[in-house]
Amino acid sequence: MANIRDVAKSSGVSVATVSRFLNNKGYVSQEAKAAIELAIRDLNYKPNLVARSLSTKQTKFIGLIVPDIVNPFFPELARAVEDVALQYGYTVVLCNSDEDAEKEMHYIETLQQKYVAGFIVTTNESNTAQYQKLDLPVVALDRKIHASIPTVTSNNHEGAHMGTSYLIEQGCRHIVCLRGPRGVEPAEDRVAGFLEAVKGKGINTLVVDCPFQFDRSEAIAKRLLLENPSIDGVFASSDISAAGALKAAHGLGIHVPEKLQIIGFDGIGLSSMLTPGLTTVAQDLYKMGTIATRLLIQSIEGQSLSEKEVRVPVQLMIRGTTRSEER
Amino acid sequence: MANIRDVAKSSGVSVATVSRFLNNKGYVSQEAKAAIELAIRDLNYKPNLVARSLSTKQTKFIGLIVPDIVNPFFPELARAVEDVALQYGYTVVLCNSDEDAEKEMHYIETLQQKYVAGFIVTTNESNTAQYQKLDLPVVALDRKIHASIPTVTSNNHEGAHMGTSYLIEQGCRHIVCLRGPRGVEPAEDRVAGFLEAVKGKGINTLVVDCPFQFDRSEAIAKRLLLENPSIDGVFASSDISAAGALKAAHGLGIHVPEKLQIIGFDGIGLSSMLTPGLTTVAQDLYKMGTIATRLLIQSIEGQSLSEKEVRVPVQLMIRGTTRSEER
DNA sequence: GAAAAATGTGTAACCGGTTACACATACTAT
DNA sequence: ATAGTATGTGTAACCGGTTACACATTTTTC
Repeated sequence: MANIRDVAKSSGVSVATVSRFLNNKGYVSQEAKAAIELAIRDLNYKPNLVARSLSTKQTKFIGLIVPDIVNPFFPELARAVEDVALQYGYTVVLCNSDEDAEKEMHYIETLQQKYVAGFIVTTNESNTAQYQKLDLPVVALDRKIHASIPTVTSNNHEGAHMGTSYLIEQGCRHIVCLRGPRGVEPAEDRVAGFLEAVKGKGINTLVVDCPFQFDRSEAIAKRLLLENPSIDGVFASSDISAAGALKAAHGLGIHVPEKLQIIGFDGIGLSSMLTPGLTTVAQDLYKMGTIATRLLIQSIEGQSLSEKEVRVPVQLMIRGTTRSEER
Repeated sequence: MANIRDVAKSSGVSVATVSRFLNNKGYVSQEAKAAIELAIRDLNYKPNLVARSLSTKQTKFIGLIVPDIVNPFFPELARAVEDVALQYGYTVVLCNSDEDAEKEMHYIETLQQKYVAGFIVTTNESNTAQYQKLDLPVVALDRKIHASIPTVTSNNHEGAHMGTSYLIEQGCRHIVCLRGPRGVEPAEDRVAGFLEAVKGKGINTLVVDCPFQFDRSEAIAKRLLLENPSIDGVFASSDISAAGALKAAHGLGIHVPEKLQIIGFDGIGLSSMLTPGLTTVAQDLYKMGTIATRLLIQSIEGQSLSEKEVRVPVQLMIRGTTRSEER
C-alpha cells in the first residue's frame, strides 16, 4: 500500500504539501494539486486512518452504548445513528451493556484507548460520574444522564397523558399501568403522565413494575388479569410490555379490545405486526437517533451545540387494541 | 495521559522492556516486571491502542455487515457476535448495507483504511470478488459468499423439508411457499427443501417471491389468500414473512390454524410474541453468531480454522399457527 | 574449562500520518 | 521604492507504540 511519502515522491512535492492537499488546509498551488491528484490515482493511494488518528488524537468512531440490541427498540435508534454517522464519515461501534455498569465501564475505557470520538448512550446506569469526567463528547439518547450532557428524548409525560386519556375516553375504568424500571427517566415520566391523566377521573388504577422484556411482561400481565378480572385497560410503558399483555390476554381468552384495551409506548415496528395491531404512543425513534447523532458530531467537531436538550414530539397511533370511535 | 516512555523512565528500564512486559513477549526479569507494574499503577498507564495498531497494522475491530439492523433477524446475530468479540477483546463495528453493493464497498474500504481485523458478512451482494481479493479474514454468516470463504449456515434444506412435511402431516393440501429473494442462498435452499417435501404427495403448491419485509409480505399474502381461497397452508421462508401472512389472514377473517396453518423460518423472538405463537423452523442464531465470530478470530490470529463450513442444526418449534396433534 | 544456550536489556528505526516554523516569491498599497 | 500581505513549499519533529539487532551476563552442557 502506498503511503504519503510515495505520493510526495511521485508528484515531486513534499509530504507537507500532500498532507495540506488531503486536508484542504493551507496553500497548495494548482500545479501541485494536479500532480498530487495524478499520483494519488496512479498509486491508488488511500490515507492510513490509523496513522492520522495517532497524530490527531481523533478517530471517526462513535461508540453506541445500548442495553441490548436484541430488544427491538434499540435497533431502530441504532439504524438512525448509523445513517447519520455514515453521512458524516463516521462509523459506529456497537456496545451492548446489558445494563451492567461494569461492562459499560469496560467499553468506555477500551474505546477511549482507541481514541473514539464520542459516545451516544441509551442506558441509564450509575455511570453518570464516569461520563462527566470523561472528556469526550457524549449525548444521551432516550434517557437523561445528567444536566450537563446533551439529551434527546421524547415528550414522555405528555405522551403518557395522551395515551391514558385516550383509554379513558374509550371507556376504560379500571386501568393498570405497566410501568418500566425504577430510576429510568422516561419510565418515571410516563408513570407521572399516567397518574396525572387518571387523577380525579374516578378511575380505578394499579401501577405495577414491569421490565422492558416480553416474557416477564406477559407473566406479570397474566397474574394481574387473573387476580383482577375488572381490569379493562392496560397502559404499558413500552410496546414490548404491551405485547406481553396482549399475549397474556389472548392466553386467558380475554378479548382485545372488547373486554380489555391495551395501549403501548414506543411505536416500534413490532407494534404493527401484532394482531390486533397495537395502539401505541409512537416516538419518532428515527428522528431521535438522527438528532442525537448530529448533536454528537457537532460537539466532536467543536461547534457549539444548537440545542442542549431536545424533546421530540410523540404521536398517538390508534390501531386495534383500543376500541375505535365508530364502534 | 502517560505513555510508554513515561513508564520506562519511572521504572528505570527502557521502552523495549516495557513493551515486552506489556505483550508478554521475550525476556523480562522479575525485578523489571515489579518495577514496571508499579510504574503502570502509579501513572495509571493505559497503552495507546492506536499507536499500537499503527505499528502492528492490526486493530481489534471486527466489521459486521448486515443488510438492516432493524430487521429483527440481524440483532440476534449481532448480539452473539458482540458477546464473543468482547470476550476476545474485540469490538464490533456495525455496518448497514441496505443490500446496496456500493454502500457495502464503501464500508469495506473505509474499514480497511482503519486496519479493521476482519469482517463478518451477512449479506449477499455481488461483492464476492471484493471479498476474495480483500486480504483480510472474512466469515460469511447465514449465507454463503464463495467456496473460499468460511461459512456458517443452518441446515436450510433439511429445515424447510421438516417444516413443510409437518404442514402436510397436519393436513394441509394446498400450500403456498413464500420464498425469499432470488439469489440468496438460504432462500434457495429453503425452496428446494420445500419442493422436495411436497413432491409426489399430491399437494397443490404455489411458490411466490416475497422479500424479508413485513409489509410486503402481508400484502402479498393478502392477495394470494383472496385469489386462492383453497390455500390451507403457508410455508414462509422467514418469520417476518410468516408474520405478514398471519396478519393478512387475520385481516381477511381467516382463522389460524383452523382454516389456514402457517409455518415460519428463523425462530426470532418475534415468533413467540405473535398470537397465536408462530410455529417455525428455528435456527440457533446465537450459536451461529458465536461460531462465526470464533472462526473469524481464529483466522485473524493466524490459527488454522477448525472447520471451513459449519452447518448448525435447525429445530421445529411447534406453536399455535399449526394444528397440534391432540386436536 | 570452553563452547553453547538461555536470559535480560537498550538503542534506534519504523509504522504513516500532521504541523510548527522557516523560508521564498509574488502581489498590493502607500 | 518599500513595507506589508498573500501565496506556496519543504524540513523535521512529533504522535506512542513495536521490534530487529547488538550486546552483556548467567546458566547449561560435555
